[in-house]
Amino acid sequence: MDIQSIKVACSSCNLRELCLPMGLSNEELDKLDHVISTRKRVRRGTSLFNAGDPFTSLFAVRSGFFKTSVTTADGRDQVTGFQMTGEIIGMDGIVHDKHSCAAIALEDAEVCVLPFDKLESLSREFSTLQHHVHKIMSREIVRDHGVMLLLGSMRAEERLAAFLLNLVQRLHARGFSQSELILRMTREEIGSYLGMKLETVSRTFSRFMDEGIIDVKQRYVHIKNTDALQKMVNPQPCN
Amino acid sequence: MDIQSIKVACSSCNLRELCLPMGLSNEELDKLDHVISTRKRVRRGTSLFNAGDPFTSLFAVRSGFFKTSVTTADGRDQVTGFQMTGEIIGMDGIVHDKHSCAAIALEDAEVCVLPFDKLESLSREFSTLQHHVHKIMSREIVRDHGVMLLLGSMRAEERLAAFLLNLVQRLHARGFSQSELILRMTREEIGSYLGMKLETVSRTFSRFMDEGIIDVKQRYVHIKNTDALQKMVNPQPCN
DNA sequence: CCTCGCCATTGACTTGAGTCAAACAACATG
DNA sequence: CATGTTGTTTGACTCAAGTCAATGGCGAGG
Repeated sequence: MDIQSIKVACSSCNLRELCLPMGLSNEELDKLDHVISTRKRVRRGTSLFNAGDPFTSLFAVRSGFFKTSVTTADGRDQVTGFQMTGEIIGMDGIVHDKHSCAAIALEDAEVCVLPFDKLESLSREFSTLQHHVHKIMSREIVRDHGVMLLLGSMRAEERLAAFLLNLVQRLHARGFSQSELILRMTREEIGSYLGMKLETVSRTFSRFMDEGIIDVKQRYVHIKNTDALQKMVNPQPCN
Repeated sequence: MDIQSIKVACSSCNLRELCLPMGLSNEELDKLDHVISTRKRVRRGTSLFNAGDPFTSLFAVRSGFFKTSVTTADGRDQVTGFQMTGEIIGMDGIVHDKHSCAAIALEDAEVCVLPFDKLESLSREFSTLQHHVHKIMSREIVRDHGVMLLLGSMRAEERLAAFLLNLVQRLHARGFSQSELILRMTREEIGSYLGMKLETVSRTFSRFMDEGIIDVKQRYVHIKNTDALQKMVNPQPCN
């Protein structure tokens, strides 16, 4: 995990349609290039930041895959999200100038470092960027509400179905298959995210396989019947 | 529910230490007064906004008590939060220019209307306000992570203990008792928030009463042993 | 003051998911 | 290539919370 002084530029980044620069003008992009001065490599299994670390920057995932998790004093641990290419991590840190969760790379990863004070000052110049930052934070809030819905009112198989659909949809938006994926996280991490035990995750995968809805072999998943998953998440779609 | 054209001013509001103006200078407060032009009354049981409503403004609760909830297509419903005096509602609407949840008044309430475009332009002038808005959104994200932890890894009695402690702590910050409170929501709404059935909420209240930890009589709750509740939650410093 | 409707409580029973345990598969390391 | 470690699957059993059902209490409105 080391800071590289490579000059990096949003304007020439192939993720610009997915990431922070989405919808900005060329002029704004040029300015944004000055905000994002460094990238950082994060090796698999190591943390980008931990709970309690001072907050200085947001991070845009350039490659790799992260989990974020909160931990209680007695060691219980809840995965609050999985982040992939183009997604922004670290907004939990703004309120108290320190992070309240940890971000761990689930595979070797690279992030763009976005010093938050610079992002704020550029936001004061460009209302487009300002609004965009607000949208990113709002999206996180809406996403969290969705997870609360999942945790609060769905059963194990509905949660796992929703999880798979969400993952594959996000991967598809990044140019990957609509039906095949490699899980970057363990059964335990999936379970932590979905509020169930790893054995239940495993059993539910097996059940889906018995029902012919998916193929699973360890981390590899092939979704054979998207509709069946969809129906589980949304039993009676009333349109 | 009607819009009043009373001129309202943050600078003379007794909530300014709790609400949006927190920590702003007098000069900034004067400017903020121009953003907040109207108040709105919301009668008990009616909605401030519904899922799908166009987003134009954030709302600061001036008096009363709200719940926010998200609903699935098949009618399942998850309470995502309870908001009291000084708290800001509506940030879910920013990302798609429409609200993704509904905000319902649980008692007759009054909110200050904060047109978001005005808030954004004033934020571009005053970095203090800008940062403050970011903090409010970040706080919401951190709060949501706390709820995810609660829903994902706590048992019924721990959830209810955490809920009571959180409520009483917020009420205390508003000058109310540290040990007594009136619940503004039904058992079903508590259950929806905590991911449990209303019967389980009721039973858990009864159990706490049997154990001498609290007195409950309908909506009235007296916490007799805060430590016991605290121990149930198991030190969790997340807010 | 009565009464209707909503809310809350409690009991009996069921069940989905957790727990404990064993075996096995994948993978990194010496 | 052997070996320890970590992750996954599966089975047997338990239990916390859900479901169904009945009763009771409070408060709003005539």
